[in-house]
Amino acid sequence: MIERLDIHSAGIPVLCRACEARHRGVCGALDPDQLVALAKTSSKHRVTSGAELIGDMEAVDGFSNILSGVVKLTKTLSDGREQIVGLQFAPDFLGRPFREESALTAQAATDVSLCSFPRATIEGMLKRSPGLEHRLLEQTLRELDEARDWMVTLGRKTAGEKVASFLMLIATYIDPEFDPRSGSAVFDLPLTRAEIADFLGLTIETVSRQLTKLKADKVIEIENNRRITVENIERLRFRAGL
Amino acid sequence: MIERLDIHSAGIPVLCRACEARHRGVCGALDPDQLVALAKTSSKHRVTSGAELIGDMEAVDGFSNILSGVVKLTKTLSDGREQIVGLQFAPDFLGRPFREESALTAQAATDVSLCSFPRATIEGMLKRSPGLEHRLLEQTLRELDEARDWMVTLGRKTAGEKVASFLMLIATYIDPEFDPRSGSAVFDLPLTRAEIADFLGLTIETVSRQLTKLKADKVIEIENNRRITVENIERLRFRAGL
DNA sequence: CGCGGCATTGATCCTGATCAAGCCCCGTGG
DNA sequence: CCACGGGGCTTGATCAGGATCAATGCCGCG
Repeated sequence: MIERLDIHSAGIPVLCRACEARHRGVCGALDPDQLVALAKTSSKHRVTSGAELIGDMEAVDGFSNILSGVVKLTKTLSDGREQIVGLQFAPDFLGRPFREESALTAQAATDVSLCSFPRATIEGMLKRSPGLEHRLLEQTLRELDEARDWMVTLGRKTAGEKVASFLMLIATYIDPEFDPRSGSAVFDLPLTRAEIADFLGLTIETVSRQLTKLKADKVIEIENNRRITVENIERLRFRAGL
Repeated sequence: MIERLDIHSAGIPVLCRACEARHRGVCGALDPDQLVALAKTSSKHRVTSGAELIGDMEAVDGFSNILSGVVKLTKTLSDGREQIVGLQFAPDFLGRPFREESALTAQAATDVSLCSFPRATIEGMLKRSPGLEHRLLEQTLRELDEARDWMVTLGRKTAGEKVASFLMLIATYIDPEFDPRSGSAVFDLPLTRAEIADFLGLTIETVSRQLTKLKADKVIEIENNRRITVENIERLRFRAGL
């Protein structure tokens, strides 16, 4: 394949060619010139599970696109109680323009690869490129919807429904070939039991019990504590409280 | 006062002159010409407590600025369990561009006055005026922060902390002369006990018991079931789990 | 006066938290 | 090869915070 003849790649930085963020993510709002400018100051890198991306220790300053992996956003009460307030998957945009992050920590839940840019680059582009801001608004609206859905789960669902809801959520984001009508899904949990508990407002023991109950009821299978198989997604959805 | 000489009002529609949304709300992003265009198709009106603004019954199509009053956003599970996922106060913007509202209902919690525009007007202006979209992004980011704060409350706080957190929230939004350092606040609850329960993921009885406990502990006073006086805000903040 | 909508209060129940072993899987070092 | 240890997970026993069920109180209003 001769790159210079490929109209779709014309003028697009090598760094960005295969990047999902260019299609579904915020970079989709940029024209080739802007991509080139952005690519000059951007860098790909990987971090391992547990690394802190935003928070007290600013491991990664500025902003990033998530290229792969799962990032968890947590809030901590002064006495140590924790709540995960969001999960981000590729190609989500990570970082908050126009505002110092509130008391929020972003941590890699799995190994994660990122494409990062300095704060100034993005903020400059936001000013000049309304399309970029529009994408950001769309992502923010989506996150707001997700946060509100989760508020219902936290406030009004039982432990069993919470765990089932969590599995539904992961299935839709993670299963490589998830097809809602296929009726089944297989995926690896990106979180430990303790993290799931922090996401659901439960304890580790309750999460464990509910998972074994789902297994006992043949709604899911569990391999190696991590790999989940859902035979019939509809049964799981039902257990999630619809 | 001779209006035409007032430079700040020059060319500004009468409808908008005194409107708070023009300062702190989304309309602040518009220049006088745009305000005029918007005012042509906008209309002020009031609705009474309980009216449904967005949802199955679209009482108000399009978008609105809240001029006064409190609007609650609720989600309902298929079996009837309800969760309030947000409260909106003047001069918040109400309505969701670029997307059919998810399964979300907006209802007047108190009597509310609104300034409404048809959907097409706003969407057109959003396309042409990046400043407007920027304001919208800012409000959305703020709502996202609030939603995430509330997730911590729902997932990790005790009933007592939840009720105290709710009072803190209302105090900061409602008390006409709330000053964080004054140390005290007086306000009317905009929600019934049942609504507070739906906001906090509790039952009506638990809300009632926690309120009487706060009263017994001299953290608050209650008049007429509605009017709350907080002598010492710091003590309340402490009860909210910091 | 009596009714209906909210709110408080009390008694009891039950879901999920807490406390406490013990297991499984793996990596490490003897 | 096995012993050891530790992290993550499961399982069991008990406890307790809120839910649920039920009665009663408080007002405003027709």
